[in-house]
This record gives sequence, structure tokens and C-alpha cells, in this order.
Amino acid sequence: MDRIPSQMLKGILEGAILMIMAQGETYGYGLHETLADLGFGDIPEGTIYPLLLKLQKNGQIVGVRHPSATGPDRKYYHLTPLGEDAVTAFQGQWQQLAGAMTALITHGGDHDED
Amino acid sequence: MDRIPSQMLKGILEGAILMIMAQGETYGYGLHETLADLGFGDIPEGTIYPLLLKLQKNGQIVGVRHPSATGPDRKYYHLTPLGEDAVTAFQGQWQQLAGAMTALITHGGDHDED
DNA sequence: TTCTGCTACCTTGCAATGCAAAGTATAGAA
DNA sequence: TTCTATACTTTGCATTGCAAGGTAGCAGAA
Repeated sequence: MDRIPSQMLKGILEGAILMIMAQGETYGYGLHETLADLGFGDIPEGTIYPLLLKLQKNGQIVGVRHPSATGPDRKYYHLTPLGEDAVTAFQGQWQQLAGAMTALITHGGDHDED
Repeated sequence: MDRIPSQMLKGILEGAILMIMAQGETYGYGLHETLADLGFGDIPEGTIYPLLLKLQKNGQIVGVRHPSATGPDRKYYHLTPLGEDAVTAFQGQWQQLAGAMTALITHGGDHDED
């Protein structure tokens, strides 16, 4: 599967990760797989971890280390109320963007000429 | 209408503008209005003009000045074959992104854990 | 004429963010 | 041991939206 261009993911990945967390606690390395399953492509760790640190610093998520049965400890993150607000805001913004794009795509064929 | 966050527009505006041009020749100042009509919000000129110069430099669009009946000259741009290829590529990328987001939104709470 | 406002284009420099690259560490298999 | 997969972290760069400021043409009002 082709990767979505990085410039196109800017500002969207952050919201996508918050939405994934809204559906259940997760950890950095696991996000990599979840994002790929959803169709976002192979998002590198150099993208995911700094983003998680930023979200935590912003008070939108909280992380706790837990041991894993199969390897090193995992740092599980879950949303704070602030993070839940961010999810709501992001969903609205996404819908506005998707709506504008739909208008642009749909409109193809029936534009007026002067 | 709220503005879509600038980070969320990165890489999308460029494609959107190419798509608008695929539907008919246009000029910088007019794009401002077209984008607003489509729902992209109030995209400032400091965004639009540098982007047009970049697209022209990349050989994806070509611009020609024409006098306007109501004010200063306008610089009308139209797609080159390279620009048409870019539109096709962008549409595929957008559909992948939109598909991934739809999967994320639809899928509410049913991803697997290990 | 001069002033005001709309149209129309251009440039500089900054802020945000995805990511390549490199490093560290744990656990199990070869 | 060595290798592989898992798991987290950091540094520095490239890209791009945009605020801010500038230039200029045209029309109507004063």
C-alpha cells in the first residue's frame, strides 16, 4: 500500500491518534499497527513517539508503563477530559475539510462558465 | 464559519487548488473566493500566491496575464499535463486518507487487542 | 485634483509537524 | 553468543500555511 504523503498527514495524525485512544487505551508501538490496519500506511516511530510526548505535555493524554508478556515494558496512554474535548473538536474540523473536498470533487462536471 | 486549522490543510490545499484549476482556468485572487465557497474557509493571499508560484516553478501550471474589466490585470493559470498527473495522484491520495478516516470513525470500539 | 476602497499580485520570515536516522533496552529463538 | 522482534527516545531537517508588509490599477466621492 502506498503511503499517504507526509504533508497531507500534518495535523490529521494527531487527531487520528486521539480518536484511536478514544476507542480504548493503547501504546506507541501498537499505534503503528493500528494506523496501518486503518489504512494510514506505515507511520514511522519517529513520528508517533514525539507526538505522544507532545499530547501528554499538552495534558490531552496520560501514560502509564506496564510490563508486557512478550517484550519490554509498554507505555499505555489514555485520554484526559481535555483530550476528549480535542477529539470532539478534531471530528468537527475533519468533517468540514471532508465536506469541502466532497464539494470540490462532486462539483466536477457541473461548473458554470462565463 | 470556523477556519480549518492550518496544519490540517498542509498538502491538501495544493491538491485542492490543482483540482479547481482542472475544472477551469482561474487566478489567485479568485481562488480565495472559490475556496471559501467550497468550505475551505478564508485562505489568505500569503498562502495562495506563494503556492501558485511554486506550482508554476514545478511545471504543473502555467500563468498568463490578462487585463480585467474591473481592476488590475489578473494572472490566469491553467494546468499542464504534469499538473493533470498531479491531480490524479492527489485524488488517489485523498481517497486513501478519507478511507482511513472513515474506517476510524465507523469502526467505533471494535479493534482487537492482544 | 485627492482620498478612499476594492481589486490584484508579490515577498520575507516564522511556526508547526512528519520523519529519517540513530540510539537504548528487553525477551525469546537460533 | 548472536539475531530478531518488540518498545521507547532524541536530534535536526524539509515542507508549507500564513501573518505582515509592500506595490499597483481602477472607480467613485469630495
